[in-house]
Amino acid sequence: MTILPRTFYSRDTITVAKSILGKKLVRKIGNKEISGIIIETEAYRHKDDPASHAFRKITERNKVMFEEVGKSYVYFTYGMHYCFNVVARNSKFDAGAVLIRGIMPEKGIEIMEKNRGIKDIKKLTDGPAKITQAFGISKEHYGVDLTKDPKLFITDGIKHGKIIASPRIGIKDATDRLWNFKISIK
DNA sequence: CCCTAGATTTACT
DNA sequence: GTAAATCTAGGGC
Repeated sequence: MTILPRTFYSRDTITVAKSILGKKLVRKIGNKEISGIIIETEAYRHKDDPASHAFRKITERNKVMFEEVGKSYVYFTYGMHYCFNVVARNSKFDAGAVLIRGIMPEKGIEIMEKNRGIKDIKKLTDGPAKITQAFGISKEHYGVDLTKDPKLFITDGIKHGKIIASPRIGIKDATDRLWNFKISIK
């Protein structure tokens, strides 16, 4: 297995959102490992993207979107949930991130079931806030470098077929952009 | 299957 | 004050 290098993330946010499909997210907790294949993502960019947290200006919450690519952007929303993103952009933009929206569990399924409090594998990691729960990701992982951190990183994964593009979920602006990407796993 | 309400931090039309 | 890159439980069909 190979950890994705910084250069992987220094391309256009849309390109990275598509390229990261089929890759593997790995989380180590003590001597246990949780991992899964990324099967759905969304791209959020900068000045050209009214739906992005970074659209208006830099704030305490979104500042990592302006920092080095390959870091994690974890944000808290709806008063209850964390969502996990990877900072990615090319030199044309000052900010950008890819939201990890769907994962197919591989290892550590028992731990995920415990973290989520349910047994239904289909509902384990089929939403952004479900992933952070299952993987034990929260505020303490804000700004973590995913190319270097021993407990949270992304490696190369599997081959897959065609990518399905759709409007992004849960936003009201810029719904004409097909910046939600997913692959189907049999 | 579908729909609705409620959980309650953060940022600002 | 209120809307937000969400999820769950509970009720109806």
